[in-house]
Amino acid sequence: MSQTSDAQPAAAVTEIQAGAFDRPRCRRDGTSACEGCGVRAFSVCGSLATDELDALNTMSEKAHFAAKETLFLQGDRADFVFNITSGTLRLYKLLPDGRRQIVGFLLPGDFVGLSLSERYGFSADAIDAVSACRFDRSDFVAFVDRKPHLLRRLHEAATHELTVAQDHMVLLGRRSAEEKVSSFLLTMRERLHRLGASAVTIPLPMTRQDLADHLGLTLETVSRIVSKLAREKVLLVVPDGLRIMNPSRLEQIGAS
Amino acid sequence: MSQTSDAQPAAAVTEIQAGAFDRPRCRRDGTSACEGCGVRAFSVCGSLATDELDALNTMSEKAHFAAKETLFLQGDRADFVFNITSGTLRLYKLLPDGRRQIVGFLLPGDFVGLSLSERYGFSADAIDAVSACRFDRSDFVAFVDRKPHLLRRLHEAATHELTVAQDHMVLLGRRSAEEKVSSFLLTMRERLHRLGASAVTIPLPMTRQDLADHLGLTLETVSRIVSKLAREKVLLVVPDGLRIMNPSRLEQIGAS
DNA sequence: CGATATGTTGAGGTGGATCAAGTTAGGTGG
DNA sequence: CCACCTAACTTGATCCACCTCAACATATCG
Repeated sequence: MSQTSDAQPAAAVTEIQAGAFDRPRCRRDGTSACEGCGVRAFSVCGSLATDELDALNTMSEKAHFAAKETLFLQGDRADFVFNITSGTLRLYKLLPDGRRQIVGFLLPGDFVGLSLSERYGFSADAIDAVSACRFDRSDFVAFVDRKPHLLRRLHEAATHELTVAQDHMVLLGRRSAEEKVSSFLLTMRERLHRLGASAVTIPLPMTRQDLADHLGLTLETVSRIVSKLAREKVLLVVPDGLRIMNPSRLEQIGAS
Repeated sequence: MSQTSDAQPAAAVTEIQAGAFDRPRCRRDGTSACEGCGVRAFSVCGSLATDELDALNTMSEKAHFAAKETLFLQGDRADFVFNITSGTLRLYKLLPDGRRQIVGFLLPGDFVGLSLSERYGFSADAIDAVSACRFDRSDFVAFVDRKPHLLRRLHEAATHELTVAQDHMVLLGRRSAEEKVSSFLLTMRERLHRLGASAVTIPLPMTRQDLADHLGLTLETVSRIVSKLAREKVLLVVPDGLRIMNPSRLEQIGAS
């Protein structure tokens, strides 16, 4: 683990989604707990009963990470698992020469550490300010082993991630640059929609380089495609995001 | 489901690995059961005790598929899950215009249906003759729900597949054609090695088109890269396979 | 033995990469 | 509050890795 950063002051927490995910949850002080958690409905903990939630609450600690902070590196001992409550993460793998593939972006409600294994299989950075429920991995594993219901939920989350990964393989292996960018935006829209967001303006806290490393392109190509779609009035470039002006055209290009 | 083909005559079953995986196992006739199964050590069922194995054995039926036969298509109702006992499968997704991405090749010991979900998330074809233990999905799910130990094993298999998928994203998104082919061969060697095979000659029952659709290339590019590596004495092209003549050079090109 | 699937190789084209400016937007210290 | 600095982004010019198209070779199988 690179660091654990509970010491972050409650500095301006920029949210990918305004308002909905910015309050601390899953505290151990008991005043506010998992019951009131805004992301529970989208999370693996959503399967638990009240008494189980209390037990989980006791095990959890709120962690905060500043933008660009590294949560852990591939190969680190996996001391913790996390449930993201606000902000955006990039998960990535590096080749020895520095080439990077971002295997996914995490949003509120997403879980880090599905594999429950000894070491992290990828690296993770906060893109903007991130808050998360943090659990000691061995405590969490012990808890899971007593709750088949929770294991079942973790398994469902893992197989869902596997499907998402397979869809991304199609994108990386068989789609053009314009299709990649369009398809990515539609995927983000869908994810944000599930989180209750408007899904017309897609907030993009990540850089063009991040997008490129996720889509198997260069940052210049991403920039060019975005410019082209903006020129064609399919998108409107707004600060830290894109507004979808012509959804049906975007779906026509990016549909799978 | 496209078909279920128990009616396959015991025709010449070409094995990807000679001898080791060609006898029928997991029968319901009781004479020979999961206990003697050659792939059990590599499979999700490897976690079960003898009495549990017997229960599983009762639920299973041996299924055979001829080369090029389709087991199921993406979107089909997932009536069955399978444990492969011999042969090779391709799992793939199609885009509306026919472009194909092969998300994985399955070998003996691999499990199909990890997600336990209502519908298949990809299509599956037998490449050569395939034998498998077939389970009714709802029976299998009910069994899993009574055996947290087995669920845990399925979860481990799913998260392993997720890691494999993420590694493949790196390959598809960030590696050159020569690196893709080399890395693929090293991956196959490793998998065959774990199955107890010699791992010097890599049997390749799949076509160049299959390889291309797995690696995000065209069949011509795959052919050219293989020819180039053969010309450089890194590989030797043999019927339905490749012999690795210079492993360290291959690792130098394909290492991650 | 012809027919069809599969594989190899060559010639030429192109989508996206690379290289190179120049622009914009924050962030910081004076 | 402004001047500077740096990170992020955009756009243009050129290049090249891989694709496309085409011809031919080889293998398999009714």
